[in-house]
Amino acid sequence: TAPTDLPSQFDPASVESSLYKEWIDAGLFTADPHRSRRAGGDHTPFVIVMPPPNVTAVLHMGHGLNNTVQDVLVRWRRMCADEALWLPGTDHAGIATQNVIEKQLAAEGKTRFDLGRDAFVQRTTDFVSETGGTILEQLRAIGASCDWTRTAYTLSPELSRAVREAFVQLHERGLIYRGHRVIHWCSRCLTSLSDEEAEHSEENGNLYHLRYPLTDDPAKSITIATTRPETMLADVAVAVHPDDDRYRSLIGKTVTLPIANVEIPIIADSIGVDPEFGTGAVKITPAHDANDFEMGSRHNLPMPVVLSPEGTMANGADAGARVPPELIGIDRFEARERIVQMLKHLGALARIESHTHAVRHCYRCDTVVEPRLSDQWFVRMKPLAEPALEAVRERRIRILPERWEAVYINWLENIRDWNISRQLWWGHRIPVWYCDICSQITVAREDPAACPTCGGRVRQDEDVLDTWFSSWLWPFSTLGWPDKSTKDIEAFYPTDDLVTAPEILFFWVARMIMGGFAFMGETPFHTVYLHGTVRDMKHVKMSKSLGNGIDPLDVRALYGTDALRYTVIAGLGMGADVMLDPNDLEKSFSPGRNFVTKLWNIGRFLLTNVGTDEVAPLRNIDAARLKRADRWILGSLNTAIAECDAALGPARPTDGVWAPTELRAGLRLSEYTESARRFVWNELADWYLESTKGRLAAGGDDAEVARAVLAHTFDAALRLLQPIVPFITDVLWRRLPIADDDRGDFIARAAWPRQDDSFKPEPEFDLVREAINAIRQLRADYAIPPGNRIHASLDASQSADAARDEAVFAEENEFINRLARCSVNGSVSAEAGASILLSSGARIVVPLAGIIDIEKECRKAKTELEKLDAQLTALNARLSNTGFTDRAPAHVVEAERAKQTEWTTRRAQLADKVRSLCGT
RNA sequence: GGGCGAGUAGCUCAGCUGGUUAGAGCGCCUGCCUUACACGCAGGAUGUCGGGGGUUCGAGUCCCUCCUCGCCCACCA
Repeated sequence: TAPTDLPSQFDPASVESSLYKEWIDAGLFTADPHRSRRAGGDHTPFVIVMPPPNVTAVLHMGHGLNNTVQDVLVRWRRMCADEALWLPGTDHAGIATQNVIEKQLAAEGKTRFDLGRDAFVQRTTDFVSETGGTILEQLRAIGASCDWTRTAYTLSPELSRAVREAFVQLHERGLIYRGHRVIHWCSRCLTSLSDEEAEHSEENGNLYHLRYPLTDDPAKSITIATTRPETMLADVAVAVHPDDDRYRSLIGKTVTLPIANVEIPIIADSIGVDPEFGTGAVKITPAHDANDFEMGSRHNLPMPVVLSPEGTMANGADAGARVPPELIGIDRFEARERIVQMLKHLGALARIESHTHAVRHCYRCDTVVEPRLSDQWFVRMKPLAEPALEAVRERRIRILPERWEAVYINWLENIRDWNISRQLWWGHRIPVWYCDICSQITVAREDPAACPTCGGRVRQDEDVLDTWFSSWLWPFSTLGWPDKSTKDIEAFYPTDDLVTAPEILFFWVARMIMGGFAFMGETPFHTVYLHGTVRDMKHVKMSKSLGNGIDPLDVRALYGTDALRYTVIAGLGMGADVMLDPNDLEKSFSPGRNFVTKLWNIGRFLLTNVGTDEVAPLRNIDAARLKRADRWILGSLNTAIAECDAALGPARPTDGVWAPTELRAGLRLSEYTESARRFVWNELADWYLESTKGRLAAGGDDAEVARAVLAHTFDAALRLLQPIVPFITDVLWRRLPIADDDRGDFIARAAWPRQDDSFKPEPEFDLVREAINAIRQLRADYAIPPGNRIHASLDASQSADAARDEAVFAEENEFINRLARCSVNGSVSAEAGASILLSSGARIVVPLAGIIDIEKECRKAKTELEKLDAQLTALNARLSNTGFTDRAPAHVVEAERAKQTEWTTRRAQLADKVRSLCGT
């Protein structure tokens, strides 16, 4: 056999970059719309749009996991002859990116206002164009098979056009409106936030009980409870429940608001007041509380503002002089303390009670958000939610794991309007213009030069759109929408799978579905796969700020990309989080590293032994020439293929609707990985490779057969593994000397293995494995040194098929001898020794007089017999129970009966063995 | 406050519609540098499947309950 030049160690660093470049140069990942069935081609399209990472992001394990999952799916479908498109891109990430630049400015002692809007946007643009490609480069480094010719960016001119089109369309359809209401305000980012961007967290705070004296009888007062006493300066009423006997007589009277010294009424409101909570009387602060805003609107109350955008006390709109001079400009939290002190001095503080309640924080900077009255643009969501709900209910979209479907439905059923305007500078400017003269509002696709009504000067709205307003168009804006006639739209929309983390189910996934229906009239994808989160050993989510992160590029440098990918995919149960130890990369990534090394060594052995002479494709080998081991490994391969297919599942629903039986099928990546691993390691390497050693050494015709089966089996195994470990499989696959014109040039687009029904499980080889295992166990039990060969004999007299067993063991003697260092031949010796019972009924007698401890063997046999007896008793009881035989499925009963027969025979033999060993 | 999920070997988890003697990886113990692989090979130990009750011929799997974690949602000031 010809030696190969494969180094003894796989060195990922030396091959990964050049392989990746080869793939790109060959255009392996570039999708061709003309080949899509939808556009007249003959390939089914398979499309995944990448959740665009923030343009300023650097790769972390979360990206690593998310993108590896997508890559595995895309590579799998590409091999299944789909026209596969994985569309990459980045998100301009409004607040997040603006914050990055603001931090830079802060370091220079400046704010964005020092620069001015244009200079700030320019600076951000420059920053993004310098550093923005980093994450995409890093994705290349971990082997992502994206179509980089289609790389998109949410703030590109093309996608900006889509954003503007979407805004204008929704406005034309009456689904966008300007609202004057209480929204969540981040006083650090100086912008409004959507409900989703204002995250809840439970906090320990106080419930302050304040006494407001009655105007006409200051000796009497009404006590209200509040968690935010500083807002009391903006109170316009005190509300009580109309049925509350404690306060009924006070309704209609007025109280004098302390500090502010304004007279406000006591009103009755049955919706907004819970008589059970606090004192049953509630202060009404319409400008600084959403609930109070509702009540204020119901009762036509004024809405004074006492907080500045920066979160300091100020006399805003309608506030007159409610905030006393000494408080103006004071931060809200300090003002809270001061006001409490002032109220205390005035005798208006009844008591303070500790109270845990939910406080909302900005999802970007964690500042406590303030409910604040302001003018914002909103999208009316109810009409958009309907088709998005229907699609899931009708199984045109599935969400995996299943439990998230309920969460999705619940959110959409209770959806509230979406605040889409942000008081930021980085983003898509709202396409609304105001006329200075006639106050006409213009919403337009193209910037108007003048007011279309009066020709007056127009000013564009200062605000930008929520980042997610561009994200929700991603599945089609990236394909060329609003130009509906593009080949890409025709060929690739709708897409197939959307792979992301559950955290952005509402932010992004649900809105994309709504957007798909709103603008394309069709669902954007049929499967949402929500994978778990990467956590450390304490189950804390990995993050750079917590310092418990793992840099995927570190892992790549240490163990290679394949090891990284294998580890995360193998550990990814459906919906389960992935636990990795940032303090012990060795331990965390050993599964991947070990597997890659094993695969490499399998390849080295196999390629060396197969040699470089061309091997005939398996289909050219006459089945009659195949040996027992050949048939066994080919049967095992079929099983492995079937398992991988079942684990990966149907790629898409038939006719656009998921059949109930397929609704939860597939996307079980850890099972897929395990099936492939088990095949190459525990079957191909542990057994088949060993079985060929003698045959290859012997040469001749049979060696040719072995070479062909080795090459074929390894070829298929590499293909099964390519989606997970694309680099090493490529290196090994291209060296297989298979003479087959259909094989293709790159494994990445070689055909996915198909089952060959002519190969079935091979029980004869299993019998041999059984014998080898038993002998190995015996050797270990008696600590027989490896160099010490033993000789055993076969007694097939009790076998179900004696002739077959004798033939099998005669033929496989050399193999057994090699693996178990024990020959099995000759007739039964009279010598005392250990007797191994095989499932066929035959036994192997190992005559090791003087070594075998008869008493020990006797005890072992007795224990075995007892165990078998117990099991057999239970089995017999089950089978004589009519409840079981009548009700259990036929195949179960049948299997139990077969087992009964087998066990009974075995029991009899075992009893014999015990008698001969123990002499009773 | 509402909803959901998890608790299976020392650790991380499989175990899909109830049906052979509950599995894998890592770790651990014993023996091996057997010319593909010590990142390996061979053998081994460890589980009253969170507690309790129930349904069933049969429960890790279904129901109830309790305990312990975790997640999502929420305008009780």
